Amino acid sequence: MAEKYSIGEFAKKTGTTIRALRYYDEIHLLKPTLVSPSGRRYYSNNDIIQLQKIVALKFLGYSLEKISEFLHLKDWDLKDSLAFQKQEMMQRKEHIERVIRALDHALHMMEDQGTVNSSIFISLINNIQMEDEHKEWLKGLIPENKVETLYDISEEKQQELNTRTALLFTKMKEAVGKNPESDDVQELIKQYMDITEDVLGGSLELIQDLINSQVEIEDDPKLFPSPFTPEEEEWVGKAMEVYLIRKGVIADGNETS
Amino acid sequence: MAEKYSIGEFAKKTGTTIRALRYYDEIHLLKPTLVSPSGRRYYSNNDIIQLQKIVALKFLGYSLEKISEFLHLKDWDLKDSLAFQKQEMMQRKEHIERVIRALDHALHMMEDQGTVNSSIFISLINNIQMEDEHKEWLKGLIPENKVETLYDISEEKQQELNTRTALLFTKMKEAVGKNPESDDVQELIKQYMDITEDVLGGSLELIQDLINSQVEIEDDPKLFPSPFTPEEEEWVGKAMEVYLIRKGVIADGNETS
DNA sequence: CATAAAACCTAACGTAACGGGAGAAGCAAG
DNA sequence: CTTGCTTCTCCCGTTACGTTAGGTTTTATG
Repeated sequence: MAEKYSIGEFAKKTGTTIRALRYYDEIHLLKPTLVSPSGRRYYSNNDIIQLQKIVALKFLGYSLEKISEFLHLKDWDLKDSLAFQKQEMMQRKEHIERVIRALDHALHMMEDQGTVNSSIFISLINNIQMEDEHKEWLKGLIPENKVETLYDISEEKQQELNTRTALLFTKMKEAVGKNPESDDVQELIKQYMDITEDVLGGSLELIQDLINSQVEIEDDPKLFPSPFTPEEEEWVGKAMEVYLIRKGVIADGNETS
Repeated sequence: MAEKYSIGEFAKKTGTTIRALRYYDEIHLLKPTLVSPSGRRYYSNNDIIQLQKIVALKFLGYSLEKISEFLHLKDWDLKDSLAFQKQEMMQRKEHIERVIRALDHALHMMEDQGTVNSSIFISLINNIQMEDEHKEWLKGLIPENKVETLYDISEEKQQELNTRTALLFTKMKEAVGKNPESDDVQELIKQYMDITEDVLGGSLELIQDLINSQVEIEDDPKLFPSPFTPEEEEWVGKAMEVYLIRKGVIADGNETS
């Protein structure tokens, strides 16, 4: 009943380590019942109970400091604290889920294409990481409900879009330097527009709205890291211009008035 | 194009902190393009790209050391690493989900009963924390498929069982010291047996098997922290004995042969 | 051009919860 | 008495920075 355990026995019995027990002693979280004149620690059955409390609260995600408070105040008014702790854990869970989603997208892309340009990879990850911020940003440009419908598409669809976009960007990067007016370059641009239309659900007004406000996007690398280098971007810009002029969406700056 | 940013500008542009940038410099993760004679750091657009890679990989859960390797080896054979990372993250997610489940049970109990004895609380948490270990342990006693059916019950049912058990244990703790043969004590024991039967699905053989092997349980506090103190446990043992004798399940040690 | 204000620098300690090692001392058995 | 096991007390290392402290440089302004 009044058993005494050396620190080694106690550690084995409770599944902790000697070092942890000494640490708990040091921070006054769990002191051994008895310390011999030579400094050896001896624990009792009572200490087992205390340690179990510590282990349980640690499992729930509390810091040793918080646990110290709980055990010392002896008040056990966990209720509020538990609810708070749950909120915390839910947030962590959401974060991890987002990370997993990003990893899934990346893996899907890799499987589909073997290897991937790092800049494209980065901007894909960023899209997921910054999803909420992007939404907020978009809400400053177009009505809120439209933003929600934009983002309300299935995971598979998103993966497919991302993979298609990545593949296309890869091709575009390879084509940099070619004549922007050539047929194959214009075909790439067309594919890009197709994807964009697909995303926006074919509503051309949105495209127009976005194009008009696009001036601001470029130089906010923390919100929108570009998958293209400045040179690439310039080239893409030219090709895009040609495309839009041919489509008659914008005016030809070279035409004689 | 060949813009130079002071560390402050750069931090703002990229959404990091000055301290972090200095740290990245220190660990050779991201060195500024230019350092003035007086020691001031100046970053270029190229550094923005590098930093974005770092941020993206950090989001995916990699340590700065790993990131350093990736960026230095320039190999970008992420594929395997991504899959591994996903496994890691899935594990973390599972862990967190278990914690949340434990928190839910605890909260449910608190709501139902206002306050709860700490020992009971601990053993509830432990039940969830050690679920897998308990399963393994049980599989050493009864057939594996029976173990699985035992644990294959809905979350609500489990919460209800836990809450009922907790309430019952509380009452039992209050009754400690009373005559084990009295009607109200025996009623408590009966309720306990009802719950046990409920859990085991009424299969009495299992109960018998478990009772026979129960000798081992008691002194493994790391696997089964008891919600009762030794004295309480002894009292419960007596009451249980009376109950089982009256039921005729075990023999009366006092009866004259 | 002088000075004040803003930005920047290095150096160093603090964080959470121990892990691990060095070197010394206690303790039971042969 | 010696051997071998256990335990003891320092003390450094871990991660990714945050946070002073105290000094220098750059920029803005009068």
